[in-house]
Amino acid sequence: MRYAEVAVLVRARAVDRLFDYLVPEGMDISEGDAVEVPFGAQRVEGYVLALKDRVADDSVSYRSIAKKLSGERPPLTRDLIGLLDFMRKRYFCTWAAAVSTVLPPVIRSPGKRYYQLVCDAVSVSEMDAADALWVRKLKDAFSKKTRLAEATLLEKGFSRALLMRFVRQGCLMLELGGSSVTRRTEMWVSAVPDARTERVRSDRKREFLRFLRDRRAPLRYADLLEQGLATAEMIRSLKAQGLIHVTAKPLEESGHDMEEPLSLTEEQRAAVESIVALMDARKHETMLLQGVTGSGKTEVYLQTIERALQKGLQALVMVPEIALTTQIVARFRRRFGSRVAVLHSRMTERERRHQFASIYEGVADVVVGARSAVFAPLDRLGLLIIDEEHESTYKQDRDPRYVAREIAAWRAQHANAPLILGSATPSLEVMYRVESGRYTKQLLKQRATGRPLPEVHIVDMRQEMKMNQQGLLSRALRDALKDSFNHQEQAVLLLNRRGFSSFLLCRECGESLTCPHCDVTLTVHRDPDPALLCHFCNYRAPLVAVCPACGGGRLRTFGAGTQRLEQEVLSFFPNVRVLRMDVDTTAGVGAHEQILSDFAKGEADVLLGTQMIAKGHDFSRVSLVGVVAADAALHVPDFRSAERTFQLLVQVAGRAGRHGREGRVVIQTFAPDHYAIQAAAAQDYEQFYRTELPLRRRLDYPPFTEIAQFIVTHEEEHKAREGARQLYRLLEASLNGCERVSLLPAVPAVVLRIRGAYRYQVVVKYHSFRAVSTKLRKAFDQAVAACGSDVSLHVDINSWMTL
DNA sequence: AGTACCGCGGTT
DNA sequence: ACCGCGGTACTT
Repeated sequence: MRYAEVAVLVRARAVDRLFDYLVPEGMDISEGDAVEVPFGAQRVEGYVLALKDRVADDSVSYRSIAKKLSGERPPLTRDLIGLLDFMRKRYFCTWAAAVSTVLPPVIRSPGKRYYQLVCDAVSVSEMDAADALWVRKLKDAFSKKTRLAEATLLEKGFSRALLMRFVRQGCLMLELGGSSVTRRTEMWVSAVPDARTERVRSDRKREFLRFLRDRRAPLRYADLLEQGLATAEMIRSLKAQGLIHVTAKPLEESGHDMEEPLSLTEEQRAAVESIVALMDARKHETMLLQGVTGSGKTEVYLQTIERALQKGLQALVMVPEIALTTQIVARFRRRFGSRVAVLHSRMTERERRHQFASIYEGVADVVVGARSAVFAPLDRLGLLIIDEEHESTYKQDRDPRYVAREIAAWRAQHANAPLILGSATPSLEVMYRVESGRYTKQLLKQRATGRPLPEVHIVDMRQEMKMNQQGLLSRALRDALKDSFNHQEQAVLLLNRRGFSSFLLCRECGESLTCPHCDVTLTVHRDPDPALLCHFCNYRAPLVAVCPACGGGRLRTFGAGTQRLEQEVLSFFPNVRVLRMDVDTTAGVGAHEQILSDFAKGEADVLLGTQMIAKGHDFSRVSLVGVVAADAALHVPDFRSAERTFQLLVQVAGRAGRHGREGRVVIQTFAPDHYAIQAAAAQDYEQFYRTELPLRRRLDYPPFTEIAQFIVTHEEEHKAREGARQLYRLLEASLNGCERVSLLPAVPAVVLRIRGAYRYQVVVKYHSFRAVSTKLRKAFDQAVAACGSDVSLHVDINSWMTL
C-alpha cells in the first residue's frame, strides 16, 4: 500500500495540517502532483508532498485519492516542496496559503477547454437522427478552424454532456489548459523571384519591390516598418498579390537583432569572475553588487547568466517593477532569445500559462520577473539575481507577507547557487550583513559610460517662504525649467506622495512634529477629535498652532497634488506640453507604458508625477530633474523614511542627463541640512550609511532587530481592540524571560479602517528570529483559538512597516 | 472553509 | 411526521 501526504487547499487555520491518503492501485502519483481528494463531505484540490509505504496510525481508515489533476510533470518541484515548509515556519502561514502563493491560480486551474475534431464517423450503432444532426453541425463549426474553445461550441447549442460523449466516442479531442510551447518568432520579408511586377501601380510599392529584389536576402519586417521602407498595408497587399514572401523564423536562429556581449571594465570583469568562481565551485554565497547608476550592473548579470547556461544551469533574475521589465526583458531577449521566460502579475492568463509551460518543458532556462517570479519552477538553478535589491516591491503585501530576498536566499542555498543583490543604494539590512561578514561585496565605482554624475542643487524652501514665494515651484527650479525648455530639452518633476499621510511642518524652521518616544512623524487626525498621533506607540498630542521648536506660527499641514503642480507649471509656462502620471492618469491597462513612451518620443516637454516616474526608464533627452517636495518622503511615519528618501533622490538624480548635455538635479526641501538629502546630493552612500546606522542602533531598529507586526481585524472596533489586547497578553506571557525582545502595546494600525473593518496592531522587536519563533507562534495560535472565528489575525514577520 | 448533524421550535 | 433555523464538530 502506498500512502500520500497531501496538503489540502483549504485556507482555514483549523485544518492546517497534512492528511494521509491511499494511492489507488495503478494511479501514477509522484511527489508534487496535484490531486483531487475526498475531504469530509466535499472534494478538494490538494498537493502530494510526500509518498510513503506505511502510516503511523493504522486505526484510522484512510480514503483514496479520487484522481490525479496534474499532467506529465508534477507542478511542484522537489525544491518548491521544501520551500513550502520554510514559508510556514518563517511566515506562520498555512499549507494552503503557501501552496497557492507558490503556484499561481492559473497554473493550478485546468484553464480553458478547447476541442479539436478528430474524426467525424461516430459509430453507427450509437447514432440516431438527432446525433447525426449534431455531427453535421460539428463539421460545420470546424470548417474554418481546427481548434475551438468550449464557449464557442456552447454558443452554437452544444451541451457539455454532448461534447463529452463525442469525446468518449473518439470524435472530438479535448485539450485542457494545453498551451503548446512555441518558440518566439519574427517575420521576414523577401521578394518572390521572377514575379511579374508590371501590374503594380504605385511607385512606392514598385520602388520597394526593386529594393527587396536587390537585397536578395530576406529582410526583417520590423526593420522595414521602422526605417519607413514599407508600411504594413503595402506588405499585406503585395503578399496577397503573391509578389513577396512573408515567413516566420525563430528569434535566435536568425542571429539578427541579437546582441553580442559588451566589453567589460576592469571592475565588471572582476565581478563576473568572482561570481563564475562561485558557480564553478557550486558554492552558495550572497553577494552585494554595489554599483552607481550607469555602472553596467546589467551587463554583469548577462555575462554571468551566459556562463550559467553554458554549464547547463538555470538563472532567475528579479526586477522591482513591471514598468522596468519591458526594457530589461528586451535586452535579455537580445542575448538569450526564447530561452527567456517572463513572469509578472499583470500578464494575461494565456501569456502566463505559456511562460510556465516553457519553463516546465525546459525551453526557457532564464526567468526574468517581478517578486512572484521567485517561485519559478526551476530545478537546476545555478544563479539568482535581485536587481535594485532595496526596492520595497520585493515585500509581498498580502498573506503570506514574504520578502523575496529571503525566499531567493533559501532557494539559492538549497541549489548551492550564488545569490547576487544589485543596488546603487543597498538597504541597511544588506549592507550590515556585508559588514558583519555574512554577505560579500563587489563594487562598481566607475560609470561604464564614463559620463560624470549630474550636478545636484538643493533649494532651501524656508528662504523661499521668507521671500513670500508661494506655490510649489521655487525660483531656482523655474529658472532651471526655463533653461531646459530654451535648449529644447525635457524635464521630469517628481512629486513624491507615496505612503503619504498628513503631518505638520513649520514653514519657518522646517521642523516637523515627531513622537518623543519613537522618532517617527506624528500623523494629523481629524476624527474623532483633532489630534496628532504616533502610530508606533499610540502617543497622543493636541493639534498645536505654534511650532514647539522655534515658536513660529506658520505650522501647516504638508501635502499637495500633481494636479496643482500641473496648473502651476502651466501658469508659468503656458506653451509647454505637460504629461501627468499619477493614479488618475494610469488607471487603464497599458496607460502606464503609454505615458512613458509618449514622453520618450518627445511628445511632451515635462513629465510630472509620483514615484513611478523615478524608476528605470532611460529618457535620453531629459537634462533636468526636479524633486518638488523631498520632505514628503522624509516625513513618512516610518523609521525607514530617511533611507527611502536617500534611495529615491539618488535614483531620480540618475535619470538626469544620461546622454547628451550634462544633467542637472534640483531638490526642493525645507530641510536642506538633513543628512539623507546632503548625502543624496553628494551621491555618497557611505556618508549616508555611517550616519543612519548609529541612529538605528540607538533605537533598536532594523538591521539590529527584526520587526514582527500582528494585525487584528474586525468590523466592530472594540472587538478588534480587544483581540489585539488579548494577543498582547498572550505574547507577553509567551515571551516572558526572553532577552532582547520588546513588545509594543496594542495600538490602532496606521490605516485604522480598511473596507469597513477596524485594524489594531501589536508589534514585537527581537534580535533573533530563531530564539523567539516558537514563542511567537505559540501566542499567535493561542490568539487564533481564543478569538472568535469572525475576528481575523494576520502576522507580518520581518515587517517593512510601509503602511 | 464547507458541510453534516443535532436539537430545538415551529408547522401540517 | 416534516420543515427551518443556529450552533457545533469534523475533515486522512
